Amino acid sequence: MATPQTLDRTLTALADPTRRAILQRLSSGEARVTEIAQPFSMSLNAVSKHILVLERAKLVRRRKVGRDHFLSYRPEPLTTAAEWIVSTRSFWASRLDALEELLREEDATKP
Amino acid sequence: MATPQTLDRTLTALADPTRRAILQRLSSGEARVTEIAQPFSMSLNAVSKHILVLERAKLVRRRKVGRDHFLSYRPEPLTTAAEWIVSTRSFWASRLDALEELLREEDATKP
DNA sequence: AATATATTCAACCATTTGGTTGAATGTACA
DNA sequence: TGTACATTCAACCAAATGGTTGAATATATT
Repeated sequence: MATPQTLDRTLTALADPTRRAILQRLSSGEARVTEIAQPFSMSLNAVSKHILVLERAKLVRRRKVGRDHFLSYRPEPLTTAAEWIVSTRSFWASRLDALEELLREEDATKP
Repeated sequence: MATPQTLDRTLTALADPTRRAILQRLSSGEARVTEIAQPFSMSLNAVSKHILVLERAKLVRRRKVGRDHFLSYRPEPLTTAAEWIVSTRSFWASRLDALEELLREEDATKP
């Protein structure tokens, strides 16, 4: 439904390099909190907080197995964000072709 | 080139409802600062600051004519943002079709 | 039972953010 | 020239953000 709140949460979550890195890590598969935190030069707690932000934005889902929390990437909200971009493009028409082409290219190289 | 900094500025700029509203306003054509500020229930100064954020993100361009500053929408950075989304999708493949279709629909209804 | 591991909760702190008001700057106009 | 208008600059403020450390909770292992 793309409520402004949803869009807010999505874009706010994406507007941080640490959180984008976490998403990129998760885009290649599930991981536990500690595993996600490992490459970062900040405390585990800090990463835990970032994960909460991503979870609130529904970009990440948590599956608890015993003491381990497995996080996975949920890309659905990105579609909402894309919808906003499209709805705002207007005289952006010329750029649209480029985006469509880009999407198609990616589709070809990553089957 | 999609430096992380560029992406940061773009997404940070988009992560505020006032700024998204300003962009939407501008997507239907140029406007002066006062015109842009008029519908908002905040001070002109506050809106002026938001415009600066959008300008820093290169989502808005300023053309000065006498005492008037005309702002226009520059959608290029959105392409960078879209690139990031695409590069992170990975097992998002199924959603991609939906996005492509969406783009095509929009293209049909808004010639 | 005792200990180690995985994670969050809570309190705290510095910086950023989004807003305010009042003054300054530059341009248009009578 | 004087005055109105368009905009930014500067100082300030409250709340949010992104980080820290230390304690709490829950599960696993010995």
